Amino acid sequence: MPRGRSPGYEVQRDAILAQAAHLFARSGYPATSMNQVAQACGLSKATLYHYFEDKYSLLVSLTDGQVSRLLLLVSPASRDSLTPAQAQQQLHALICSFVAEYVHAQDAHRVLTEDVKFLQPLDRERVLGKERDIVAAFARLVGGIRPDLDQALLAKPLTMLLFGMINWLFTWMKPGGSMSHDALAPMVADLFLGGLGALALPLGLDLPAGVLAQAGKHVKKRVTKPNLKGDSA
Amino acid sequence: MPRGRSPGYEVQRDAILAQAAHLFARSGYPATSMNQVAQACGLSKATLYHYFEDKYSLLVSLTDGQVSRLLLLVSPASRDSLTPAQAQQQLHALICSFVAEYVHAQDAHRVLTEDVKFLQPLDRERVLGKERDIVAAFARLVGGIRPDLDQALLAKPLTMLLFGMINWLFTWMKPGGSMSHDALAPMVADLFLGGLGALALPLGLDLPAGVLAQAGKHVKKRVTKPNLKGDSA
DNA sequence: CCTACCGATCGGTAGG
DNA sequence: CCTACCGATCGGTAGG
Repeated sequence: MPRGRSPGYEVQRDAILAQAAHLFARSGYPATSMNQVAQACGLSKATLYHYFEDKYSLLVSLTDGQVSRLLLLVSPASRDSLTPAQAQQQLHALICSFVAEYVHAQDAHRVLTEDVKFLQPLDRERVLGKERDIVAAFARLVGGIRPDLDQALLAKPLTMLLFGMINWLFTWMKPGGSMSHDALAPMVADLFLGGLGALALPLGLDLPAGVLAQAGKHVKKRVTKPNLKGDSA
Repeated sequence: MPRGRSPGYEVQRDAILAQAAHLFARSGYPATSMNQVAQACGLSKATLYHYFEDKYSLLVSLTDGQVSRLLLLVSPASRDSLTPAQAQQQLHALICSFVAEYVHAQDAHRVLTEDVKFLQPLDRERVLGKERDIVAAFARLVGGIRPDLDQALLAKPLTMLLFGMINWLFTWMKPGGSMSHDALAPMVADLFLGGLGALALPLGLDLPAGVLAQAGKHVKKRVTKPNLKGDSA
């Protein structure tokens, strides 16, 4: 079909999307002008409009592309029922692959989380539907790790807390900061899985503050590799 | 000084700020027009400009007001050194008070997190400075709970993960959803404190997935009040 | 003199 | 692929 098109057509489109993602991520979709996008790409505005029909199609391509890429990451995880240990292993791996994807497409991810509200209803519902599928896959693993938790009532909110940690990462992480990206993924996974394992039921009651985490500290003496440096408690 | 002003002047200003927060939260600062703000307030645009010098002063008042309110919440927590149990109790209370404040000022909080990028450098630095003070107060408590953690290297990133959970709450919680606001705060606190207690050192190594959380599950048998319903592991 | 407010319109700039 | 523009709307302000 794209016979008459330049072989660099898709390359140029991707380059424009990358520049648009960077500008949208920095200033938001409404505050970014097509003049800025064209200038960042080294193109005239008229040339830019040769590759994309309008400004809105940039937003659709960026958000739908990013959420579709994330959805591909969770597809292999949609397996049959798992043992808690298997679910835990899969969730750990999934967290790491998501963090890695965010590092790879930081700008597009920011556009996905912050500018989805500027999509028209039909486009927004399609994107949000894919997001729901992603959350459902995570929640299934969370429920698989703790089958005693009420799936709808607790696994889903817990999963959203996990997404909060992950999605918030790049609002405060500077590339080249003291925290390396590689160190963060296991930190998120260990914090969440540790907290998930330590959760007692029922939640929502006024448990005395500290009972859970205080108990959690005893764990360290039982870890197979007691590599704790010290404890002044 | 404001002798000649109407007694309702401050009331009207607050009403305008609330409407502006709602519109900014929904559509972002750049995409919200002063006409919309005026219409939402039931005022003419000229009257709106009587209460606020320009659109930008709305943004400054909203962001600075919200971050200042949050800073007030942590001020009492800036105490001398604490035992881990005391720090844990304070952090639990602080998480609950933050979630409650977010519920109370959901719109303003969204403006603070999403539109701070539209502040001019000086205003932005002032707001971000207050945010840094808030994070530092939280990180101090996190370090107080786990004095074995390297403060700068681990307590601060862990604190940012906590803020991720909290700040992300209202991107997915609908008012009137199945999850009550009151049930969420202890859920966040228990998940974080439980995970914090279960964390082993050193992080960043490729620990076998599951070791930490699996160990955390043992804790349940040691909790003073073993209110766990069941465990199929 | 002050405030509180109105209908109408300014100069510039956005997406296209 | 550019300059030159458009219809519409922006933030902000005039006189009264």
